[in-house]
Amino acid sequence: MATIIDVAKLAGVSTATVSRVINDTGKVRPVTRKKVMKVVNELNFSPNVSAQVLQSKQSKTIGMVFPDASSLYFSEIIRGICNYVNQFSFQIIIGSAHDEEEEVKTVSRFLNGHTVGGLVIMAPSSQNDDLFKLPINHGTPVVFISVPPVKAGTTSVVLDNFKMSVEMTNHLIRLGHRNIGFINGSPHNYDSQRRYAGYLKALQENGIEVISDFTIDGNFTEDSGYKTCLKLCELTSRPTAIFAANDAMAIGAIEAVKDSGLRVPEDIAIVGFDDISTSQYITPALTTVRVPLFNLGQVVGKTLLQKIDTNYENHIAVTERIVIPLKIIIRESCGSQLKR
Amino acid sequence: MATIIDVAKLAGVSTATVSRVINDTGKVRPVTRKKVMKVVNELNFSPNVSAQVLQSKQSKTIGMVFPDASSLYFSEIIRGICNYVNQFSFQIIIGSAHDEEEEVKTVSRFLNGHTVGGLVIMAPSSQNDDLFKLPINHGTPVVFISVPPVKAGTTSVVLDNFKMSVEMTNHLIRLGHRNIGFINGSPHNYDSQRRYAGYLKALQENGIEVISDFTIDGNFTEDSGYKTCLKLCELTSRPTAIFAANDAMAIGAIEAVKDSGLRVPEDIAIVGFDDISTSQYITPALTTVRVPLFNLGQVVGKTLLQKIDTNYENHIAVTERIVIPLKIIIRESCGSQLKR
DNA sequence: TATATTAATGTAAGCGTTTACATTATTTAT
DNA sequence: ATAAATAATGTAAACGCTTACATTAATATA
Repeated sequence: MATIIDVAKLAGVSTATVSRVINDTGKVRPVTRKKVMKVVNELNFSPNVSAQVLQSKQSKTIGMVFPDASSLYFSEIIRGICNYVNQFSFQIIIGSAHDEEEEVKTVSRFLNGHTVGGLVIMAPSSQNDDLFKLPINHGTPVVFISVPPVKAGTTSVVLDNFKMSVEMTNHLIRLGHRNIGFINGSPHNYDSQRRYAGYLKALQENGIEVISDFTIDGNFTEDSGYKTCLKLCELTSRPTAIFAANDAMAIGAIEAVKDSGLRVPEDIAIVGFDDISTSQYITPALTTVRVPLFNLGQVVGKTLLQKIDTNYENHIAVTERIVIPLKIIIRESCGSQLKR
Repeated sequence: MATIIDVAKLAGVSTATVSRVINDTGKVRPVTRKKVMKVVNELNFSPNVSAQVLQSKQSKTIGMVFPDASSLYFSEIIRGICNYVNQFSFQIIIGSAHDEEEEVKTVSRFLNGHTVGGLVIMAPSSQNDDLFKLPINHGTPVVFISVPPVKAGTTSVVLDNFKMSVEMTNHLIRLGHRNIGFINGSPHNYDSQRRYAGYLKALQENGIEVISDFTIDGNFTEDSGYKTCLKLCELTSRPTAIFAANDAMAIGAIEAVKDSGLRVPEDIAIVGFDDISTSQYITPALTTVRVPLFNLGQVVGKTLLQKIDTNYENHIAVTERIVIPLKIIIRESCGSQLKR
């Protein structure tokens, strides 16, 4: 494999000049540039990335760490990030983690190894402060996905969960529902918390009393949606509508309602959140909130690259919070069409 | 950030000894090891990966390159690979590509940059020989996913498409169908080709004449399944069953049959391939072949790591072909239950 | 106890770049 | 034509690590 020295020799210049040519830094006469490029092509040379990173301390790799649980969303988000950062010849390196502890470990491995020039951390349920402190102390640019607003120096991209949840609940209320159940995701999950908060807010705004029996904790899986919904159905005075914090649980809930001998949406309306691909095919088709994951990824990529760039110049840490707008998708499971 | 020199100084040993301790290579007295580890922990030291790779020429990163089109499958496969290789502290770096040309570029970037110790290439439709030659010439271990059997030195992991396709077609035939349509994926796609070959084989074995009008090319998207199926439905003597090369097209096909005023499976039975998550929820639930993507990823990871390992010792290139077994999932869309 | 053997540690070169600084070539001003 | 200013190129150190080889310490052998 050819090195920069080989190129320099063959082109009759110094390695410095070759470096200047391939990186387009510093002045070099057009004729020299041409001479060098010729040899570069002849030898099919491309620089050893490790050597570059070691010397320049600037890596064009961005680390993406996310919990195993997010695997459903992860593919599209990654595609979005890739799509954006590839334009600037940045690469993505993946660190998946089973739990929080592992997530922190992965982050510090990336950091200490000096492998990454930036970090994307998805940790919607993280309780661990280290996750936030580590990269910030280290001075590595990082953008978080779906985390609570935190101390200065943190940049995050989040979904407009609260607002859409209010709207969705209002939609249900407008349809005449007053007894609305809510199936929560994991208790510590930030997305889930905001969605719940929105539900509560809408009830309150409409002067509807919150019935504690109507809120029940799931864990984002279809199965948990099924089980919790079964309980809701068995209540002596059961809700006439159920809002699940994500589509997977909503789908489980639909099955549960059916298995309880009731109909969706006639007896119980069901709505979800995410708009996963299955939602449009299930019977009845699920009313839900579309989350543009690919787009989210692009925004994350763009934001991170900006941080990396400004980082080169001034190390001022700016707190930024970018909110991704979402869209309600009305289908059949909410019973809209019945009422019209 | 602490370097190995800092550790060495503080521990009162040479960098060589520190290196031996952290890499567990060479002999070092237990007391020295303890002394060194203490400092390592105190300083929260971990080695600079770039420096390690530069010096040792052995990277613990594996490059994964795949076409944009595979994004549906990619997430689970990656998870599987990660799951396996993480055990050995290997990482994954992603290179997605819009087209073949870009895929080749990505591969050579990985190769030339010396960033990766191994490569996973998913190129089910690739016509480009470079994709195969490049890494092999470069001497970098590589495993391919879903590629035709090729020249010596290639290791590949493939699905048992042919066999399952024969079985699925036989299932349809056993159900009494003699006029079976086939919706193909992209013409150059290897998975698709094998699935088609299996279909043909089953027809032939059962002495059923192949009607050319019954085979039609889609491109793996739901939309293409819809459109092609519409054509099949309009045929004067239309098939009584349709085998789609993947589930997305099968789902499109189901919609098309419904929109043609026909019933699935009564008028036309439909089966697919992949078992994507939607398949069980669509009405009627789709009969299909389950493809264990996570498991596929694990096998790929294991195979690659083996290649990397043996590579250190002997550079003998072995041709290997690993076939992942699949399983037929009978649901409603094939009409099994009708006949019983 | 002296010597041979083996184990543990240290020394320093080198991996392939980038870049501050030094040098040389070219252009501009006088 | 000469000096001053500027542009282009070169030199060599440094980035943080691994490892062949040299050296020293510990142990076994006679």
